[in-house]
Amino acid sequence: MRTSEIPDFHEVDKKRQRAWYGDNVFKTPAAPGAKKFYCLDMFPYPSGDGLHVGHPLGYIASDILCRYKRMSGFAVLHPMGWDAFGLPAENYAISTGVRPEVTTKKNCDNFKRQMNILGLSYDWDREINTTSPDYYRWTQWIFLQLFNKGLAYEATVPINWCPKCKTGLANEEVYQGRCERCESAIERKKMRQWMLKITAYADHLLEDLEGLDWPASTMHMQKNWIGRSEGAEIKFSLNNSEATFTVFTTRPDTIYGATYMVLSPEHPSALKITAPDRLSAVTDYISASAGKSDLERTELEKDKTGVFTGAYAVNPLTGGKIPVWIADYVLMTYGTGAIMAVPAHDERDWEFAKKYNLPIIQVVAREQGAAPANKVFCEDGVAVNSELINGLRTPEAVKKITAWLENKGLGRAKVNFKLRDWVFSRQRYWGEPIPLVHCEKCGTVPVPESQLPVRLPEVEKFQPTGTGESPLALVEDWVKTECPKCGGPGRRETNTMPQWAGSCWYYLRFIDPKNAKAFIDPAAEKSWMPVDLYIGGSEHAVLHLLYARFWHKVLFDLGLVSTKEPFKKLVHQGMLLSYSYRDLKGVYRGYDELDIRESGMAFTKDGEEIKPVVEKMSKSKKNVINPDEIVTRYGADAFRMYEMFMGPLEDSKPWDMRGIEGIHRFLKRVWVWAASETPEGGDDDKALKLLRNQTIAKLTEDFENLKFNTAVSALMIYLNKLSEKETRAAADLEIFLTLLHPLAPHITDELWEITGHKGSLMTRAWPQADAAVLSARQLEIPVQVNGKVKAKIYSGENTDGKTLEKMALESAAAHLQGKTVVKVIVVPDRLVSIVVK
RNA sequence: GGGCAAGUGGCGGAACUGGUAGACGCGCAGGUCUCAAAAACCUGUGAUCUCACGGUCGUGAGGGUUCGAUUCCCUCCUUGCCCACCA
Repeated sequence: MRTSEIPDFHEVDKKRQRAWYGDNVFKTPAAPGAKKFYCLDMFPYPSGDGLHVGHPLGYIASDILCRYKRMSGFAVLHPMGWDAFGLPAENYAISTGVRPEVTTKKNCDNFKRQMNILGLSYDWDREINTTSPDYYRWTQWIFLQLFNKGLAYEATVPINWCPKCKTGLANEEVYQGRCERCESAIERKKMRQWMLKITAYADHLLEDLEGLDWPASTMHMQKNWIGRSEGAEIKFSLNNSEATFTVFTTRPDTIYGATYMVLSPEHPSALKITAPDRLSAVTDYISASAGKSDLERTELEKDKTGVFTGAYAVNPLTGGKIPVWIADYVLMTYGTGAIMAVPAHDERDWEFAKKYNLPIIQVVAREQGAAPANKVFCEDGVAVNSELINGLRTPEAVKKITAWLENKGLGRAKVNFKLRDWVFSRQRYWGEPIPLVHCEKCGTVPVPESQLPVRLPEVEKFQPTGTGESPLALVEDWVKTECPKCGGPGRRETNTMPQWAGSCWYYLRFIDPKNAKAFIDPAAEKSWMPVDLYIGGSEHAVLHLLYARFWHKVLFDLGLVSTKEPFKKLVHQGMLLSYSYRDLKGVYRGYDELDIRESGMAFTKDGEEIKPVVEKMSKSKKNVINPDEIVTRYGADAFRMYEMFMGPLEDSKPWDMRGIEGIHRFLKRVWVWAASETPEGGDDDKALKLLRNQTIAKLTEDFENLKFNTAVSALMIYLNKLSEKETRAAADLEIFLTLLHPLAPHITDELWEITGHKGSLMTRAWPQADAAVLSARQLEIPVQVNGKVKAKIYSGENTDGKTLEKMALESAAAHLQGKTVVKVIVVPDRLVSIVVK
């Protein structure tokens, strides 16, 4: 049957999807060989709300690229799975009693359905789920590798505690002093925790960023988070006791300007060094700051407080007495928890010194002999008032002082990092159990590999205990076990792993998802790694992307993976925004409660007029667009293409219903053009032949660079030209449908069949542009006179400059009358610029 | 406060390495078809002056380099994101 009558595109979708998924045409080739392409989407947490139109943006982009790569002869690995441990399912269980695995299953099925109606070409044979015991068995196994290497340790330290989620959090999960998830103010709580020694990899994590094809901003964020800084540790003694303490500074050259010292309130020596008559003041200050949350401490940022201890340190260079203070602007978690304060050359110290009337001594000048500064000067300069280093530029001064201190045994060069060890345990139910047993005799003993996985027990109560213990602690018959070492009584570790654990290595499991003997087969790992392209949101810039790199490097050092880095190229898709409406009372109104006009203005039932605001899509703003409805109405291809046509993949941009209408119109025109009975045309139209080859070249380039918006527009230009003609060349039909296929796979496959072809276009080779046709084109070269285009000349490619100049002068002759040509600039193949007087 | 990114028609956006600014789409206007409407198709569409030919202005603002600047440099403004006492 051949008809140009336009079908219901959603019905076409269903028909093509039955064929694809039925035959599993997306199955990953067994042995990838040299031309492999591992394209990974960040796997989602399957929430109960399902996908909104913003989620698939990255999935569509990667899908287009995978289809294009398959057509270009690559073996493609394009998998999908579920990062399904986490709080929402557990909180849902607390309020309803429905077990998390039940909700998780339901949500995964819904996500998968929503992905499949878009025609995403995942190899579902490789689907994984982090909550499946077959999967988390190996998450636990990798944890044990870290444990055995000494990279996992127990510590009782003050951690970030979220009072609402009732669990400890990693530093990376705290956003501006608040819980990243629920926005509660974070409290400090001293608890026994499992920690991972990510700091042991600080250097590698920093250095290896260099070789990656990642967005610069993401690399910056990781660099800042790791926060390497070079300086020195300097030991100070006190004038009234034997005690000493050490400070860290990046500017040892300013030591002559150190007019006071500060210890953090948590510093272990704080009370020890305090003079008896200052004890009560100091004690009060310490307990006051202990009661403050981090949020309170930072909110009072500008107003620094502190208390004098009555003790004096000795400046090792001058022998001078320096008062020692306690102040909470010095953090115990960085450096040594103590500083030498140099108010003349540090803004914070300057502020503090002004407030407490402490002396300010300038020891660095911008230039030799510059007038004394009356404000803080933090840049490099020349040392002054500093006997040993006077006249030296800052870098030399730093070196000399450090060497002098080292010589005397009073200090050493030191590199410090902002990165802290990873608080890895959570006091919650729905996570991987940490596979360890506590035994009175043997201490902490790893669960033997043969006994993995340590399964999550079924419980009645999911409610966090709030005591700092996980709900698992209440499951006495699960907790009670045998010590794997001595056989005596043991108790299981009841903390669980954080949400990030499963995603630290999932990209490896996709390569060998069903392996029951190992987390991955080494040969398979070698053949697919690294991930060639990783697409996902930028919100993971310092969470998942740092944690996964850390685990990967540990596995690399253990000889278990072959690459230093897991993700070669990284791209962040932008956020989809949409129009939201808020009435005079500030209440968000949904689209169904409003009368929305063409202009975008809306009216409530009471006649109140509301202007739209472009905002992030969210349920609370009632501006969520559901992809299911769009797909039912316009078909998956229009949806896919519109999302790509909206703008650059990385940009945030607003969803506009009128935009998708335009794409729908385009696809209908494609249908009419391809499906109509049109006389077969010859292939002698030179202009068309050129355009055809230009389009091939453009699409190839754009796909390689993930510039899908301009790829779509190139196809529109091609179709506009094709539609003008009374005839249709076979070459155009085939090439147009082939080029369009990655973007609109359903309609193109259907048209392929209707026009008498067999099989899916996906199995067809990607076309090659004919270089001879491209270079044989006539160029239109503008001729400028004093910067304005006055004429055009036409020539073939690579015409020599002299000829072009001559042609240009002739063509612009009318504009040169009575003037003197001062200069002629010829840019071959581009333009000729004539300067006249 | 610091760092990064970005500001182009009524709107989303395009523009190679400094070389015809506004591709493509939306919207809008006019037209064809229709009893009418929708759909579809055709034409036009940065501002401004001009009957017209054509000219002038124009990529957040102001300067600079250049034959030529959305693109490079300086100053400033605005927006977004990230970090936020890291010594």
